[in-house]
Amino acid sequence: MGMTIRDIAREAGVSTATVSRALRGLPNVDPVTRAKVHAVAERLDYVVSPAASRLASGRAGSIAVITPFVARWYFATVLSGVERVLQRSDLDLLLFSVGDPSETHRVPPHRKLRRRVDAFLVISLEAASPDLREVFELDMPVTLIGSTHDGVSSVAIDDVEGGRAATQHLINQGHRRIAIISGRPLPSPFTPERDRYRGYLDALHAAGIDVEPGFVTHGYFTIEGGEDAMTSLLSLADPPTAVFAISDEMAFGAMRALRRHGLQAGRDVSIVGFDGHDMADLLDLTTVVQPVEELGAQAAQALLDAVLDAGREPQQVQLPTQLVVRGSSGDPHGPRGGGRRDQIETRP
Amino acid sequence: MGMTIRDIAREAGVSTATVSRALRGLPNVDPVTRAKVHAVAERLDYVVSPAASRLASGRAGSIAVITPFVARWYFATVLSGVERVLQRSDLDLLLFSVGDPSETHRVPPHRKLRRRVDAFLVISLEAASPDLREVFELDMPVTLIGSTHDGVSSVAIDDVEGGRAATQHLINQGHRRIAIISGRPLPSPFTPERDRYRGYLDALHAAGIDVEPGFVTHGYFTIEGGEDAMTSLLSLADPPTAVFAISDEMAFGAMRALRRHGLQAGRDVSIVGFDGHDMADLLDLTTVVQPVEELGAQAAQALLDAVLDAGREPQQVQLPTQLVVRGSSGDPHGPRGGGRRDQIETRP
DNA sequence: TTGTACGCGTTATCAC
DNA sequence: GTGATAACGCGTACAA
Repeated sequence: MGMTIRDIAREAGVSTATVSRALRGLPNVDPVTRAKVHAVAERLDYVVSPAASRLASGRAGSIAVITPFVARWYFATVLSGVERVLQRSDLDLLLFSVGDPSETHRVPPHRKLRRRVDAFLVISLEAASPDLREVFELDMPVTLIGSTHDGVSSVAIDDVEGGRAATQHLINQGHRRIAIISGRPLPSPFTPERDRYRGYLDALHAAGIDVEPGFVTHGYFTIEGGEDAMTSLLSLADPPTAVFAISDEMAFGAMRALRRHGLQAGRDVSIVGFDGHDMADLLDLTTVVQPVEELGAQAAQALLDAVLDAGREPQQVQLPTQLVVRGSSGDPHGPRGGGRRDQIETRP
Repeated sequence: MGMTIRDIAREAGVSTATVSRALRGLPNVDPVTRAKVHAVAERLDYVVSPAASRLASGRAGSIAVITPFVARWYFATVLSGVERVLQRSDLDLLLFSVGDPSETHRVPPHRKLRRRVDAFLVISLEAASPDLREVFELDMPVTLIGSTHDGVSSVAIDDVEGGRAATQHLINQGHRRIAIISGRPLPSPFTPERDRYRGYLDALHAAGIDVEPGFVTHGYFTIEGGEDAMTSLLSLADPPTAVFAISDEMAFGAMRALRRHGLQAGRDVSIVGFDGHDMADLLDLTTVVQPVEELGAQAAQALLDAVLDAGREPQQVQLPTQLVVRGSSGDPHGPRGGGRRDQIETRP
């Protein structure tokens, strides 16, 4: 209680400077001295005051995680990976949601976080957004998760390849009328949706299939949005026989739309999702699995490195994805749930 | 950049003390002076150094959220509510996962968070756990979410009533052979699972139904656990006709077990879950919905009040739950998803 | 390897 | 209502 570094110094018979050095593991300390200091600190249950330490050192001692959502599966899972890594560091994890961009009265991240953090971890935000521009201008280490931007570190997947693999799988199943449920109306500056869409186009072109404009729909990454998109596809004069939803949640919505029309995914219309959501297995959804928690973990590690190693070059890491085939894309009479997994690994 | 309160003071022609008072909205400041200070601070884009402020004031300026999981639906949703409220305060949200208790090498929360936070928000942890005991001993404001403990503030639901409502619904449907999938083998010190189980017992007793020991199973709150529990129930000589799973995720697992046996929830076996998980609607699961995000929001607000108002009495808030009836508990041919909702509101 | 002493930027306590 | 100024507890040259 109310203990300071001086109490430890006195008790250990050394100076405060030595205590500081010993406790932080700096090199120039006699092992014996270090042990004694540690023993005293332990015995008195001493912990340094982060405020004083930060003030004196000039470091904030924490990193901010900026995310548009905290409760959605993808974001929560990324956050989980980040937390796991940061837990073992001595940096605090400050959670900062930028929430609904339409919300007024909100303080922009750069204003609220200035002088407060040492680095930023940004989950799935468009690097072009005004808020992020100002974060970049703080010129502190930044690592993007799930999206990329020139000159900025990032940990992401190969979205083009993922979109291509999903679409190619449907083509392999014999489909030629393949729709897509993307995020927002294109063109979007948001790399994942743009890239998955490009993968879709690439696969169709390679197979000599013309893209039908009415087959390009948008579900805004929500279950309801996916449901609406599927509903509108079903109302077409000549509906698609297969649908690639660029997120699992939209695929879930699409499956619900099918059920509402008395149809069944895999039998009447094939569905492929994207993410590897926990519930995909349960709903028997074929999907492009990405290592979501690992994205968060590696990004956190990269950021830790950048904080220690100021001036290191930005790294753009890409993690592999994997197509996991389930009942929603044909073969509805085969083994169910967790059954066959014709895994197609995409390149790292 | 590198700007201090002195720069603002000089530029505004006042003392640093006045700048400090003006910027923090303290009462004894002339409105004109305050306006001038604010204008200067705004113009120079000045933000106070939290480290210096915290050192001088003795306040940590942040609250810790302690949670066993960050990616699971319930926890992520609670966290979302917490974040929403804290965003508008000037306290930082420090995320701290206590993760797998079996994990070694982990620093206990009270050690890592001492002198670092002003208060604790604890999501669904047993107040009896050793880690929490030590947090209590720090004697700072603590608010429990989803569980209760004597003498500690909490925001939770009436779990007994929720369990009773779920079971009563199955009884009303004509079932008499009703099993339960609880969390861990009883007796558990964890209030929610203990109370939901008690509600189950209460409903059965009130209906004059004897509890069959073999019908009390455990799914450890996971999908797989729920699946295993259901599988073992199905292997009974005389299986139940209805099952109450005390979490939606275990109910999902139970539904999968049914499918694997060629059975269907709502037609062959009735299932009722607990939580109001996003996917419950999609999977047509009858469930006891609890206001999860609101739990987090109200707990955060209560904690903010406690931080400002030291010495206020602990409050135990209870939020209402609602039974939402869907296809998994009979009437499988009625309207699907979002269809009829025989809502039974339980007492706040 | 260790000690001394200054400074980090703000808040709070006094006077005025 | 406002201004000096002494803490707040630690990191870090610099000296020894």
